[in-house]
Amino acid sequence: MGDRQAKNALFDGFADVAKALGNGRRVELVDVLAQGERHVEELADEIGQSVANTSHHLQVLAGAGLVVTRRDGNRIYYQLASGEVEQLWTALRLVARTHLDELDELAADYLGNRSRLEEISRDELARRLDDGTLIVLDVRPAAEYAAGHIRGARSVPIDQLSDIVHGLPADVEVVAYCRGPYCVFADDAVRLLSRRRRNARRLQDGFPEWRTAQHPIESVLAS
Amino acid sequence: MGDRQAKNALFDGFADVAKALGNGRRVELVDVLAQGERHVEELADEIGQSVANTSHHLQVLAGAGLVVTRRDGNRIYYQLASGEVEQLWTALRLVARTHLDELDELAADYLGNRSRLEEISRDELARRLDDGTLIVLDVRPAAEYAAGHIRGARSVPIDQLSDIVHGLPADVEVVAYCRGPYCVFADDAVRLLSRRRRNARRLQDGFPEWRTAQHPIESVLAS
DNA sequence: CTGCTCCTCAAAGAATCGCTTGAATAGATA
DNA sequence: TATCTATTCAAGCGATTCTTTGAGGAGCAG
Repeated sequence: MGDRQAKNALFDGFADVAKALGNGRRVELVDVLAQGERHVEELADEIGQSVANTSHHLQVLAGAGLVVTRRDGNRIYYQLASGEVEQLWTALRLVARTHLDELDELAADYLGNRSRLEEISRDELARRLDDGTLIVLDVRPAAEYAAGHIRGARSVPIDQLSDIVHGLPADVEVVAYCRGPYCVFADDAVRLLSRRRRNARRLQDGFPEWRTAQHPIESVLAS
Repeated sequence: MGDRQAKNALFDGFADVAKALGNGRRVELVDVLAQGERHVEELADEIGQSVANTSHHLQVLAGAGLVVTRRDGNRIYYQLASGEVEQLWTALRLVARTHLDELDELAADYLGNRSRLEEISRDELARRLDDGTLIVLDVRPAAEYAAGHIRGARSVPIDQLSDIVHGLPADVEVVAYCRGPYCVFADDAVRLLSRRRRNARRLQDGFPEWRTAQHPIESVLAS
């Protein structure tokens, strides 16, 4: 008991989990999977990698116990192993943001200037969800909406938004949400809506954080 | 905004933090530093590595923003950058334990059989701290006791315990604590005390968790 | 069965990481 | 100023890791 070799092996075990998150593409996979289960081809598309490489990254995540699989026909669906994995991703994000000097810069490069984007807090949205005074738009890909969304939200993937803007009542406030604090879909939606003279705000963070806060959700039932 | 290259760079930034924890020796360093600040030579000794190699690992941790330094005379003291880093380590530990199949095995190899070690919860210890019905022993190295310990605890580094057992009142319960759930010092202490017919228990987890739970602590004031 | 789709596996080159060694640096001391 | 100590830097190797390519299963449809 307590010898150096066994101690090394134990802490190498912890390090193996961290290593699984030690690649940007895998972190992206975790961020996407925090929205709900997806199959390999979709995931490959999301992270801009080949299917083979994406599969390989998913094997690494599975090897560290971060994701689990389910087969449906000849599709294999991946999802996060548990809420604890989501917490780990949240903790990682928080540390990176607080302590990694370059991160603000990288985030600004990717997200652009957010200073003119208004945000609505989870609590305020939760209070006004049934008011009828606002419309909630889920601007993530349809598969993520299907896997789970804010109660009463309407699915409008970001690339379809401009087609339906004219159909939105002009006098109602619009709230857009997406994957989380480092997702651009809701930003793009608010910018587009603002250009069209709509009163639009972005929900604080994204869907996973809303779910974690125990606010009401619903999902499209599997057939 | 939102292009693939910037997105890669951003998520690579998150991955950099995870990479810093992607080595068992660095995880050990974080575990030790969660107890309080230490200098390089002590740390090298703790993780069983050369001073140069330890320094290198500390640079990696510092580069990811996980640790910060302070100079005092010609010593440089390292400490965790914040409580958020501790939370990240806790989240990592939790995921590894829940989802990595081999981890239980590795932990058993290092910790030995804990089934006969009795534990006392933080809450119970907190309630009885001023009772006078128990003695609390901090069996970590003296430097960690100095950096902070449970209020009223007595410092007895594990390798000095056998020398002082006979001085402990025979009719009082003893509680030993150390660094956390994967630390053997308190286990060894309880085993040794039990062999000497003392009524001894191990505190649930360790000092960092006690501190996080906002229970009373104190530290040896620096001169 | 055969063909098809989706996904995984295996191999290989390029890049990165980890540990060791020996030299260099910064600050303290005198 | 020179000297001492604690720490970091730099170079080099062996071992991993990442990505691409092409081949190899598993399940479904006909």
